[in-house]
Amino acid sequence: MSQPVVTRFAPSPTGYLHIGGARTALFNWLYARAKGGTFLLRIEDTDRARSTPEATQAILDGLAWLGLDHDGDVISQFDRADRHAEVAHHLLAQGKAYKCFATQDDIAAFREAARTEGKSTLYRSPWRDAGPEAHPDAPYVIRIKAPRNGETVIRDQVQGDVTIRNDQLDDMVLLRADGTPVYMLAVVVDDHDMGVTHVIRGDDHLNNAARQMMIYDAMGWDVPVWAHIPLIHGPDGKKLSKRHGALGAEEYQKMGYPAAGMRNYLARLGWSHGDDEFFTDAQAREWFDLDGIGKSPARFDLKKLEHLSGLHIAQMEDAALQREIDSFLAAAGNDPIKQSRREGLLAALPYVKERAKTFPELLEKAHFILTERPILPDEKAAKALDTVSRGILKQLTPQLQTVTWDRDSLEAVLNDFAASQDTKFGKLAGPLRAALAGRAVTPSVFDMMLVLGRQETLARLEDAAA
RNA sequence: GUCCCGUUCGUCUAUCGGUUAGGACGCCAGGUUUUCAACCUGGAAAGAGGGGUUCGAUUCCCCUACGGGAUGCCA
Repeated sequence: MSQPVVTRFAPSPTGYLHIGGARTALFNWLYARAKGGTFLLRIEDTDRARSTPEATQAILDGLAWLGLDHDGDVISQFDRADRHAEVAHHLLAQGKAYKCFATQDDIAAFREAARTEGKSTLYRSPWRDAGPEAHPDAPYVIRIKAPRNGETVIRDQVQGDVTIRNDQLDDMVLLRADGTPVYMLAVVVDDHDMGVTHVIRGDDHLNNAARQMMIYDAMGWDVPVWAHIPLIHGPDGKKLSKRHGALGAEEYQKMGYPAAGMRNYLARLGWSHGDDEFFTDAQAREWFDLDGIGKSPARFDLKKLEHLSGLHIAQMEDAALQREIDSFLAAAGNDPIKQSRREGLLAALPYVKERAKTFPELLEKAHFILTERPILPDEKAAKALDTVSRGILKQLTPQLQTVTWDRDSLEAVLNDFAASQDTKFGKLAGPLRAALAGRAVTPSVFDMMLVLGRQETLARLEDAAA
């Protein structure tokens, strides 16, 4: 109980950080950080055909974007193959594993027959009890001697106690004929060697836990705490796949969702803390625990992600927000914000950030600030002139209509605006003041100026700013 | 085929035997409104089905249905 928590995220490098994997990583990270523990990262790259440095980098990038920092070095499972083999041979020497000379054809034929007869397809190797004297000079795999009686209880923090009869377990392969370790062996050895105390992973591994426990038992190792979390499904309830749209975490980055919003949404998906929907990282770390995780798969809902993202953008500190916008632009492969516009954007952020759900939307709303000067009237602006209500002119107090649009009159108007804080116009004082300084203007102010002063207004403001 | 897991509004969920079954997203209506958005108010919307246990079940047990997973010399 007092043992420090060690969690880990162990993705296989398949090209990108899967959104489901991102959530698994988040849970492990959250738990470790919540408990003052350690969060390790291991790349399961034993499948050489599918593992590439690029894919590993993509995972690292995805985690970095989400701010899920790991402790210690990244561990390559492939690099530990010798250690895995060592354990397999140790088990062999202990008589807890055995050499099996059955060929894959033999096994395939057996399974085929078993299936047609409607019998169990679990393979029972005839070599389990054969002595060394019976061993042919042929390639073999090392299989573990699975218990055939009794049952294995997986004490899972999410799923509860799951009991599986041992006769449902087969003598799984530990080491392939070519001497390479099999995944099931590698995870157990790695988790043990890394000192992992809590295994938080997708519930597609729930059954595997029973198999892996055989190895823990055979080696006399302590079994970690299990927490098998439900997978994320697509909007249609089916397993998340390509046809549901974006699968990789980096795609969400490119769509312009803030990392904090993504973390919030992903955490909330399948985990809850009462009625709390919108929370900060600090709160998540404080609240997160395994018992808040639900047992049923959750569907991915973009609308809710957007909503949460909007809330996070709105409450983000301006400088930090601008930094994240910069990295968003870089990730999306867009042009960076022009140096001459950066200061203006920063000044505008307080006014536009409350109205955007994503970065592209925010940038769109800040278009007036970001666009190069001088601003040429375009079709869109012309159209705005036509559609804007004429009533606004009457509403905008008499003094507005007498404004000569020099700096002093504008100041006077602004002061009036500022005085009427309870009106919509009062709220515009800030942005207008920024506009006067040639910096921040919100789209609505932009529109308003078009109405009030037509093109000339802009020109004069430009002059005033210059 | 065998084994394991799951099932509360459309979606994410709260509830840990007794509630008018709560919240959030989305949706609809109204308000505010120069556009969009934001915001405010209100509304529709749920315990898969069937048996038990119990004074009382969304909650505990069983069956069925549906969904998911495992059953590899993939990870």
